[in-house]
Amino acid sequence: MATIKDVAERAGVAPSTVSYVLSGSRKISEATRRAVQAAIAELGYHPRASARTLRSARSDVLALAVPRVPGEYRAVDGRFAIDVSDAARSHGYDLLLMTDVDGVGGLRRVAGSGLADAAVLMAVEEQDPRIGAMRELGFPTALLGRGDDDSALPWVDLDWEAAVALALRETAAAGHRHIAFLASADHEIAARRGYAVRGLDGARHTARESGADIRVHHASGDPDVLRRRVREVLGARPAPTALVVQHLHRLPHLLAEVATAGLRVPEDLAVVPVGTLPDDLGGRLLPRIELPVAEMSLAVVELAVKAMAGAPSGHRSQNHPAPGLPPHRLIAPQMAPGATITPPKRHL
Amino acid sequence: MATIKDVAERAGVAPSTVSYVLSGSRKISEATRRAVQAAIAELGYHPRASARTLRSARSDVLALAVPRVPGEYRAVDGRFAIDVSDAARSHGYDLLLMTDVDGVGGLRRVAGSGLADAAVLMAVEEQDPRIGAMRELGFPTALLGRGDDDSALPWVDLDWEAAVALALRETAAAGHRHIAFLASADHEIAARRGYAVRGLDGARHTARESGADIRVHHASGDPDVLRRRVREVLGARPAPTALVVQHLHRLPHLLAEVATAGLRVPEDLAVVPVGTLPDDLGGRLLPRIELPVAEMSLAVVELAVKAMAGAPSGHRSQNHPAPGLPPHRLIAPQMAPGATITPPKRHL
DNA sequence: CTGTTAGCGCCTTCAG
DNA sequence: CTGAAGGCGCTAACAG
Repeated sequence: MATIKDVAERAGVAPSTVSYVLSGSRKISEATRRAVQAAIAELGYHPRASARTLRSARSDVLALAVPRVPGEYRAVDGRFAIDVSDAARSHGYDLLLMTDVDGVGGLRRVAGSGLADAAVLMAVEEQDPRIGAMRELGFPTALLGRGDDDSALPWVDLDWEAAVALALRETAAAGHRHIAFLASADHEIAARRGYAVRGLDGARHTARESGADIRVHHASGDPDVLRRRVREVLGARPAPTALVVQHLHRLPHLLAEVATAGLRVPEDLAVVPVGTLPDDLGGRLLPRIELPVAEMSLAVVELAVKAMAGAPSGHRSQNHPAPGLPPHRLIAPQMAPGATITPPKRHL
Repeated sequence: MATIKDVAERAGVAPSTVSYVLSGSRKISEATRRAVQAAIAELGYHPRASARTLRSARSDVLALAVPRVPGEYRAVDGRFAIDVSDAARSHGYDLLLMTDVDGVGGLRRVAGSGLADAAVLMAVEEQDPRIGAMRELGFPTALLGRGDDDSALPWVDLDWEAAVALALRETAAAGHRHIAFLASADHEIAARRGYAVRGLDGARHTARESGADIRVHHASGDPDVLRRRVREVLGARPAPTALVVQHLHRLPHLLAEVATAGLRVPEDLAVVPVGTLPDDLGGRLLPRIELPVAEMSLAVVELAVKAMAGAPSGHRSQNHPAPGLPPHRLIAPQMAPGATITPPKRHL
């Protein structure tokens, strides 16, 4: 492994000169620069990241904490991992994936060892212990998914309230008068997850403001319970002509259940999912609101990078603990282009 | 940020003693050890990864190169990213995600800078330029997906030939006499991708050996072409009673097409996908052969770690360029438990 | 415009 | 059983 010294020798200059050629932080004569560049190329020299990091106290690495439930895998996590990595690279950072089941352990290690300069926390729950830990460490952190607003950490999220409201309004605008909304699952609502609570809020106020008959139903984590509820929803009279769905975990099962009930989509029942993964149509070109994964990833990396500015070197900034609220980015929902909501049949 | 020196001072010992307590590479008296441990806890000391790496030339980081097609996302990539991260942690390594579109650039950077000790390359294509680059660098590398066998790099893969053969045999054993096999897409076969070629081989020899009438069809990357072919397959006479599918990219679309043709699954047509993601049923509990993601991830990390043994420090081992073939792991396929293949209806 | 030097934090010989 | 010292590779302050 060639070092900066080898390069210097070969180019007949001092090591620091090589360093300056690399960093450009000093004027270097054209001749010297070329000699150095040549030596670098010939030796295949690459600066050692560890030496740079030791000296500069910056690793140029971001940690992404992926929440894990043992034995479970959520497609959205993998998707975000890739997109956040892209976003990080576009800001000059590499991405370290933290998939520990026990969320704080790995983060502590990575933060404490200086392996990463900042962290992105995915799918934050209310009262997430990782938030407190990161704040305590004074480690620059941004949240993917709105946490407790008191967390005072920067966050980015889709505006779930607006998303559900938009889906319902568009459905009503397509002419539907009897609309069912399938919210998040009981346990998510009980845990007061942000998207769950806000989605419900969006549905409730749209129900009041729109002229349509909007019925709100909770989903369930139990497949059998969910199936039963879906049957009830579909069997209600007057029958809904449209189904707006926030609980996507088993969307394909839900569609199968709809088919079993003898209903065709979208002729008999318009189905409008909210928060799908981009381009993941589950086999159908449904009118939908997609989770803006790329946009969220870019935004959260930007917030994480900015969070570093406040906490340089020892990342323990006594400076700006909270000049007001932390920065955040609430992303406005959009109907995915291409698909439109089929109006209800005139006569039942 | 506390250093080893601070700890030493607080514990009233020399810095080296602290180091020895940490590494355990020397006998330390119980009293001293406890004093040191206490100081460590009180100061919240964490060794700096960069300093360790600089000294030891080991970063304890693995790089995972995820292949990218701009603007496309394959669910399997995210899934492997998470599982490889888990596997890496279980071996004491952190995982760095490399998602550069231009595969070799990022790898060169990470290898050259010593950011990672070894690399795992996902979804290798024949003639993958990354393979040559890694070999040239002498960088310890393992492949996820069998590359060119001449690549002389360790690899792990599902035995696709056996997988397709198994799916077809089981389907025949369930009583099906007219079976259609939907292979990989034209372009994958033309590119001689390992899984595509080997899947075809498995289908061909099973077609010869089994008593059933097995027709092999290629899929297509073009949705319209694919739809047309599927219609042809389903419309052939005598009509197939079972469809074994290796081309999973649009499995939901395919199922929708089957439904459009008026065929119920599995009563009219048994569908048996090969190489699905674990627990990703696309809404159906189909009999299937899953891609053993966890097992493959564990195996590939083990191979990457072993590859390091041959190439310590400067990772340019003149030693074992190829003592025979590189180590590898060809994983035997298994039918996923729980679902059985529905026999064909007796009379058409 | 370029060279010399000290030190980032850690580990590991070597000396006591 | 413990301490002192050097160096991993790089950069930035300090000379020239």
